[in-house]
Amino acid sequence: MDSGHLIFDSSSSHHGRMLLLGGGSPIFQGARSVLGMEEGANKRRLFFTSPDELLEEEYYDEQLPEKKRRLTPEQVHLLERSFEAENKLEPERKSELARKLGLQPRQVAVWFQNRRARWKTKQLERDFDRLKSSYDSLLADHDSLLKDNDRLRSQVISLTEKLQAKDLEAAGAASGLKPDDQAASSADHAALNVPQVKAEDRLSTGSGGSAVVDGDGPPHLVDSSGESYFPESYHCLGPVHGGVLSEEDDGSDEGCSYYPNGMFAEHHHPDEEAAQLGWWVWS
DNA sequence: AATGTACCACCTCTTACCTCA
DNA sequence: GTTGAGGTAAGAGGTGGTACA
Repeated sequence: MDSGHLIFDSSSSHHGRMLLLGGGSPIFQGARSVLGMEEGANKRRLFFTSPDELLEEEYYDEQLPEKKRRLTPEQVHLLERSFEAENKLEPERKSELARKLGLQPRQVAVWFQNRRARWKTKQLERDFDRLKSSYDSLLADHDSLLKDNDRLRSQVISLTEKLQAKDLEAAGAASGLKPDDQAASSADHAALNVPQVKAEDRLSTGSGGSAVVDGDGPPHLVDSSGESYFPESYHCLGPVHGGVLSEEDDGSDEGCSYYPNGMFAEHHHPDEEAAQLGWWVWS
């Protein structure tokens, strides 16, 4: 595989320049590139100076072939329509478009290239906005869950204290001890190293596998065996293949969402939210 | 079958210049 | 008149695919 083909440009040889022509490079016609921008700083490129000029057919006929021009609204309109139908350009379609528009096939190819780049930029912006709103929504959910967790936690503590007080009361009544003795009994209990049942343990006892959210630190789910559902840390690994922004992973367009309807096939995960979250991988 | 070469299409980044506020 | 931001046509250099010797 080569990376472009060296062709000596005799017209600019005094600059010691070599034209590096890839497959889609400017047509070499033994003269200064028709579409090139190598005219030199002393040569002004002609652009339209008024909207009327854009529509003047004569304008084009009068221009020297090497002048770069803006495309007319009509040309752009047809190119846009063609782009909407199919963003890739087969050689036949390129030639046909070039013929219809009175452009060089290379110009049509360049226009499509630039158009794809512009579309991709816009799509990246759209994807970013979508991911950001998804993130904001998840963040709000997370905050809300933390608040719920705090509220439930204090409820559990309060109820447990009440329960313990009742237990003591019942135990005291059964043994005929006076309330003062009950405190001493409780202290004895501690001295004998009898395990006190924690509120959380009461709550989870017999609930095999029920998850308890630990309010400290990052979201951390714990099952009955004490194993965390989520590991200590998680980090972004970048785009997941087949995900929303995965085009760059293999250099192909597969799995990308840059392009609309068919030619810009969107390959969304059945669960789009999950697919978006694919950016964030717990490991 | 494996390899090198030529060619092509495409991509990203950059440049030069226009347009307009 | 000047200036800076944004848009756009095209160049530059790179990659991957394909055909062919």
